[in-house]
Formats: sequence, C-alpha cells, structure tokens
Amino acid sequence: MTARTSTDAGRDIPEATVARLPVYLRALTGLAEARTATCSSEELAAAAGVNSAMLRKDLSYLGSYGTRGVGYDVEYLRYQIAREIGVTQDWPVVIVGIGNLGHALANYSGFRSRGFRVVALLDADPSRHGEVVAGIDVQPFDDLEEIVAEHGVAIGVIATPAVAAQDVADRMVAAGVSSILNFAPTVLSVPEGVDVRKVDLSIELQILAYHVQRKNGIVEAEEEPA
Amino acid sequence: MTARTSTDAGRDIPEATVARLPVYLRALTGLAEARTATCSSEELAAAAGVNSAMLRKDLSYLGSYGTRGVGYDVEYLRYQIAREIGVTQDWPVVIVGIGNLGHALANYSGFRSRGFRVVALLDADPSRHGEVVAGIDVQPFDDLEEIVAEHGVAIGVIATPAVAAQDVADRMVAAGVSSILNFAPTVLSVPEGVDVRKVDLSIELQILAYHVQRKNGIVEAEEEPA
DNA sequence: CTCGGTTTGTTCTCCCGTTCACAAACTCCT
DNA sequence: AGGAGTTTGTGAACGGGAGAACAAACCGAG
Ligand SMILES: NC(=O)c1ccc[n+]([C@@H]2O[C@H](COP(=O)([O-])OP(=O)(O)OC[C@H]3O[C@@H](n4cnc5c(N)ncnc54)[C@H](O)[C@@H]3O)[C@@H](O)[C@H]2O)c1
Ligand SMILES: NC(=O)c1ccc[n+]([C@@H]2O[C@H](COP(=O)([O-])OP(=O)(O)OC[C@H]3O[C@@H](n4cnc5c(N)ncnc54)[C@H](O)[C@@H]3O)[C@@H](O)[C@H]2O)c1
Repeated sequence: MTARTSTDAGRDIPEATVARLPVYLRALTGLAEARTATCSSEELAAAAGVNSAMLRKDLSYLGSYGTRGVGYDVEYLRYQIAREIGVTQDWPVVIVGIGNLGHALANYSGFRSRGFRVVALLDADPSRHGEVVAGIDVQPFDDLEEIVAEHGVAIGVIATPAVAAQDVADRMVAAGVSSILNFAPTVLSVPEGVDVRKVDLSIELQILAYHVQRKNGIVEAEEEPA
Repeated sequence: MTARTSTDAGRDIPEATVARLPVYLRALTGLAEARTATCSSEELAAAAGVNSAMLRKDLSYLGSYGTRGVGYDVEYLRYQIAREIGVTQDWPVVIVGIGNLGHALANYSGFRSRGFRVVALLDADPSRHGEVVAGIDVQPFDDLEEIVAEHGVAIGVIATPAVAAQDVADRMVAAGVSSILNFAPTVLSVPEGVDVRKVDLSIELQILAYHVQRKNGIVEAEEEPA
C-alpha cells in the first residue's frame, strides 16, 4: 500500500533526488519565463539534462503532481518543488571571510532570486570593517552570535582561509547555525545534525585533469615536432 | 589473477574514487607539511574525512603502495596520487568572464600550488580589456582559439552570465578544450568526449535549505512570541 | 460512450559504491 | 628464528541509485 495523503506527502526523499530538485526548479523557472504552461517529463528532463525516467521517479517522491496523457503544469510543479525544498520564503544567510571570494559572493545577485538573503558580511580583519559591499557593510566576526540570534540564521557560508575555517565553523555551530557551505579547502568536523557542503575548485579541476590525462593517454601523442 | 605491472597499474578507476583522490592528495600534503613520514590508512582517512576501508579500496585501484603492518610513506603516496591525477606538471587553464567571480578566481593563489596555471583571462566586454588581474591582462574573448592553440589548453573555466555560457562552451570545444568547469547556472550541452563539471552555489544552498527545513519540521516550532 | 493516442507513476532489474571482515604480509621484540 | 601485534589489500555482503519497461490514467475525436 503506497497510498499517501496529499498533506503528508511521503517523508524520505533520497539524497540524490534532493540534489536534483534545485536543477528541476531552475529548469521550470526557465520554462515559466518562456511562457510555457505545461510540459512533459521528456521536455523537462531535457531542460534539466537528465533522463526522463529519473525525473519522473524523482518527482514521484514529492507526490503525484502530473496528469497522465498531459504532463505537468509548469507553475504548479514549480511551486511544489520550491515548497519541498523550502525556498518559498527567503532564508537568511551570513557570509564569513570577505576577501576575494567573499566579495564575489556578496555581489552575486543570484542568491536573492533563488530563496536566500545575505543578512551580514563578517570578517576578522578590522581593516575591512565598515566597507560596504553590495549595500551591506562588513562587520566584526565577533558579531556573529548576535546576528545569528537576531535573524534566526540557519545557513552560514565560510570563505576564509583554510586555517581559520574550522574555528569559524565551530563558532557558527555554537551560535546556532545548522548548515554550512564551505569554500575553504579543509575537511570540517562538525557535530551530528549539522550539515556541511563543500565547494572546492581545485578538486574540480583536478578531477577534470585526470580525465584529460586519460583521454590523452589513449592517443599517446609525442610532442616536440622535428 | 589480479597481477598488475607497476607501469600499467590497472586502468579503470571508478568515478567516485577519482573524485576522492584530490582529497587524499590534499590530506597527504598536509601531513607532509607537518613532517609526517608515514601514516596508516586510519590516520589518512581521518584527515580526509572518510572511512578507512574506503580509503584503502580507493588506493588499491592505483596499485599497492602501502606496507602491511606499517602504513603508507606519505611522500611516496603523495607522488603516486599526483601522478595518477596528472598534476605532477602544471595544466594551462583559461578563464572566460572576468566579472565578480572571474576576478576572485584569477586572484586565487591555490590553483598554482595544486597543478594549474592560468594562462589567459578572456572577456567579451571591451571595457575590461587591458585590465591587469593578478599579473595577467584581460584579453578579448576572440583571442580564445589562438591562446588555446598556443598553450595547448585543455581545461577552460566559464564564469560568464548564464545566457553566454553555452556559446562560450561551444567556442571552447571548437578551439580544442576538452574539459570545462562551469560556474554559470545553466545545463551545458557538449559533444561526446568533452567533460563538464558544474559548480552551482544556489543549488548547494538549496540543498542545505531542504535539510534545514526537514530538521525544523521535526521540531515544528511556531514563531511569533506573544 | 468508446477507442486510439499520449504521458505519468511505479515496478523490476542491474550496476555501482560503500562497508564489513579477514587472510596475507610486514615489523619488532625476545 | 619465532611469535605477538599491526596494518594492508581484497573478497563478499549490502544498500541505494539509475534505466527499462509497462500498466494505469487521462484527453479528445467520433
Ligand atoms: N578566490 C577564489 O577564487 C577561491 C577559489 C577556491 C577556493 N577559495 C578558498 O576560499 C577561501 C577564501 O579565498 P579568498 O581568495 O577570498 O581569500 P582572501 O584571503 O582574499 O580572503 C579571506 C578573508 O577571510 C578573512 N578572515 C581570515 N581569518 C578569519 C577569521 N578567523 N574569521 C573571519 N574572517 C577571517 C580575512 O580577513 C580575509 O578577508 C580560501 O580558503 C580559499 O582557499 C577561493
Ligand atoms: N559572483 C558569484 O559569487 C557567483 C556565484 C554563483 C554563481 N555565479 C555565476 O557565475 C557567473 C559569473 O558571475 P559574476 O558575478 O562574475 O557575473 P558578472 O556579470 O560580474 O561577470 C560576467 C562577466 O562575463 C563577461 N561576459 C559576458 N558575456 C560574455 C561572453 N559571451 N564571452 C565572454 N565574456 C562574457 C562580462 O563582460 C562580465 O565581465 C554567472 O553565471 C553567475 O550566475 C556567480
């Protein structure tokens, strides 16, 4: 018996599916902007760059939001996915470490439109305090606890050097942050119940390098023309 | 019979393992800097944030570089992994789109130390040309083909707005780039044989948001204190 | 109302990745 | 040299994710 009420909607979405829901959401937003009212799983899958069978299975975890013989209502499905992810309202976010990368992140307009609102920029370096980046001024890192409490921040972004990352993470967790996006090239250790996702550019490039080397190795070209 | 010559060393490393090798490499570099001569799979696994059994299995795909009862020679294993990934020499890389993010990437010193060398910064906007970022001057995007050919660039980074990303990717592929790191929030379509990895901050945040919502949902707190 | 065409939701199967558990291999001490 | 203690490398069990395939459900025409 797999009957589900529409309200409870089956709690336990596979992690792999969760990671793809934002991709679907983005694809649906694109379709909506193109004034598309409905779409088939085939079309949406193409827009999201996945197999249509996988798309349908992923969506089936949320509920039964399509119509057989017709497809999905773009706007309706978009809302359902947004609700499932939890981005129907904005999440307050703090960014710690306003250096090269922190500046880019603070200036990035894409967060706002996708369910996030940067409420504070924090840095330990006093010479950075008071600088205004994207309309927000950089504050002392020690204001962390106060800001987290005031805004109910659950998500923190770490863009400090690697050596500082673990300390920053510890402080964040102690202040009440339960999810961390880490750009520093370090393995963070956090208590049970705290989520960490890392973004590591060097690792991405190294993975690409491996594949390039493999491809080249098959051709095995010698260089240095005579 | 699983005998392998040390030179051929078994071609066909699982993708999941490939994605972890850079993590091990980084952990080993850390151990080397701390003047650690040898380490056990347990120690290295802890430093890399993975299970020790998984670490050993991963390493076993490269060959048999440990010593039973002793562990791994840090420097030796580090070199072997670097060689397997292909970062014993530097890879030339081009970055296209020198806006907020492109500037941060160009200024990032971590690439150099991890096997990559930025050989060119390209942008379509003429007003950016000639600007010097991290010692490299921004050039017209149309120089792409020439630069790729001259330096033998195999890896390209896209940091342009989403609308331009597919065009940039097409040009890169046509010029001979076979691996792309994409920061633009778009699904790129590329020919067979070209690798694309995407880094999408909004998606990462949305995945975190989902989990935060789930955690909160279990407690199910009402807000607005009286 | 019925029938053909279409598309979803789901089941089944296969494959990859992870973890367990242990034999093989090495070191060190006596 | 032998034995106790350690640690690797790997075979086997396990779990979850991905794709194929199909029945159920819907639409529209006649
Ligand atoms: N710039 C990039 O493109 C890039 C790419 C990949 C990874 N990263 C990583 O992202 C992180 C930031 O990179 P970046 O180039 O912006 O470095 P950066 O040195 O320009 O900026 C780091 C900032 O963190 C601040 N900081 C240091 N310690 C702190 C602490 N304890 N608490 C709060 N703030 C602190 C510093 O004052 C500085 O402003 C680094 O770990 C780097 O390895 C950056
Ligand atoms: N800034 C961030 O922190 C951040 C975070 C997540 C994702 N992104 C994504 O990264 C990309 C770049 O972000 P940004 O903030 O640096 O944007 P940006 O607008 O500051 O920079 C984009 C740059 O690309 C150049 N460009 C545009 N079209 C081009 C073309 N056809 N060929 C070459 N260059 C071209 C522009 O001239 C500009 O310099 C965007 O797709 C954005 O969604 C950025």
